[in-house]
Amino acid sequence: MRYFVAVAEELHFGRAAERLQMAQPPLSRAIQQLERRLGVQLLNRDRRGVSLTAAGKTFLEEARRALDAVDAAVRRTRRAAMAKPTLVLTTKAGASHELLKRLLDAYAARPGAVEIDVLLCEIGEQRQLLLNGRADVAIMHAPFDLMTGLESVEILTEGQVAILPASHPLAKRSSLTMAEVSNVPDLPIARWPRHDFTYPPGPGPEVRSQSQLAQLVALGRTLLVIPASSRAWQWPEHVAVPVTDAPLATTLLAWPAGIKSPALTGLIETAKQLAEQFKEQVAA
Amino acid sequence: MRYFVAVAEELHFGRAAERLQMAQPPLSRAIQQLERRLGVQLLNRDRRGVSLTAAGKTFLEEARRALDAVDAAVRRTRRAAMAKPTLVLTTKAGASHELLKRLLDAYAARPGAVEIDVLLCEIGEQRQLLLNGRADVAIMHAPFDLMTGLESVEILTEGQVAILPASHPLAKRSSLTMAEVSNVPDLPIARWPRHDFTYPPGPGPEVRSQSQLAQLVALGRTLLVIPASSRAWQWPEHVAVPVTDAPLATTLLAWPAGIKSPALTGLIETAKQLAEQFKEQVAA
DNA sequence: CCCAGCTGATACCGCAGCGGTATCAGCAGG
DNA sequence: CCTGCTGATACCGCTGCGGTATCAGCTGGG
Repeated sequence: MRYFVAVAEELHFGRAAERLQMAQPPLSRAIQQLERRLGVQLLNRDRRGVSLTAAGKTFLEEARRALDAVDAAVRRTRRAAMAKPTLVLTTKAGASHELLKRLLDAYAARPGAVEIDVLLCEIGEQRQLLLNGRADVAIMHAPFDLMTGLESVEILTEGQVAILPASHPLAKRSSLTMAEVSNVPDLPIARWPRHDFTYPPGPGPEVRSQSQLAQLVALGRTLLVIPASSRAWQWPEHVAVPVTDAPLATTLLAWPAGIKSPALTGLIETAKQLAEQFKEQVAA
Repeated sequence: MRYFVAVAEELHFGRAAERLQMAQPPLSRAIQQLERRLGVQLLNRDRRGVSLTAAGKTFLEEARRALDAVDAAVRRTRRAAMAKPTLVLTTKAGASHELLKRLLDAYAARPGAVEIDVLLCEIGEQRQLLLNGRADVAIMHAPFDLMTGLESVEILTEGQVAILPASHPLAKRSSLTMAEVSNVPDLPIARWPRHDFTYPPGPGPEVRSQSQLAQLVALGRTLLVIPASSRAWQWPEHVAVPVTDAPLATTLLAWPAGIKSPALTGLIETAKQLAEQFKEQVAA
């Protein structure tokens, strides 16, 4: 399966073999054998390269899932065997600083709380980290993150703010609308890489991380719209302005469906209590 | 992993080896090697048998998940390669006859509908069938079925009825309460097997299938409480009486999280339309 | 038109690793 | 103390994986 995923991603036996640190002929044979055992043609070998059949596309998805499950099994078992149980929490670097701190503090105060390692990641990586067992639990944002295969509890629902360069005229406004922040000619929305690491076309700068984005805003090159609680990482050159009609953003605590350690149950409980506190704050 | 799951389930190397159709010594070595590679002790070998460590319990769960994922990959790929695409729908034998028929008829009327194979199963098996790729989609019942790792749409929410032997005094009533149907001395609730095939203690008869249960009701040995739409399989000797304070039962169309074939999308769409129809019926 | 260069496939080889049989070692019960 | 049960160890043979060398089909350039 690992071999097939490599070939399907590279669409080239030679490069795939290189990535797998092996020679090309055994790789070719392994894939042939896989196709024979499945009784299914996965690849079209035309002159000039390789392409996936419909069944191949299915198998690529499924194989990724299965490999993740095996990885997760190994990692979770190793971690379960450690003398000191710990919980790995992953969150987008820089997002929801205040909220994360409150969650961690409240959890640490519980009797029987275990140590929590925080694993910072880039946008959109949390789901992958949960599914392959590198993390136990994540802070994510609906409706922006894909929650498929995860369970979650809501912590906080809130409006969004636009983060603008302080020098820009829009930064002086007390509120904005989506129509006003979309299509600002001198502040085009940044472009994030797709799954295959290529970028969609468009006028905005190409970015790979939050910190790049933060710097580009400070330089007056772009703007962004994020949940209000995520603006902890504002720079001095940044100004946050509420966007009144932006979709509501919900911060969630999420974990892989069906994984329930006692430590995780405690953290979920804490998150629910925190959610109650936030709701009361809003009501008051 | 297959080896470990066998040993963990049997808690006995000899029997596990037999189940795996191999000799005991290579199995012992394979497990040792697995433990060495993981760097984790999975089993306690006491004199007199084997028991799981905490890490072993984790690995058992995770290994089952991973093996399911591999199975699912193989099966789904094989089915994706078939000339005629089909959808396998699984449902508890005898449940929601009328509703199933309406769903299938409505779907078949759609343009581009594919053939749907119906795979009947026993209570609680649907989740497993979805996760290991034997089925694509299931009809399930909240809050009775475990939905972890599945996505779903609601089709119908309804009250529950008690299925009673016609000869029993309670059968003459026009409605009942949970208090009245729990603890009827001569109609004790049937007991279903646990995951390890043992039965919980109690006075009720042991059953393994809906049809056994149906017969036991007809014989005047037990009663059961089920969603109103599931009573299609009533026998002549059965009487259905509404239970006014039973929890509402929701019939759902469910599929493995993250699996989305075009055919499945069509069926989900059909289910949503059907749900609308039911809602209107209730409103009228 | 032919050849260089790219692709993936085939031929053959050597060794690692798996599963087999035979046997051992610890322990419980008669 | 011996028997019978457990899982572990010793040793062996073969399957199968990955390696190198080479082939075969197609493409594009001179």
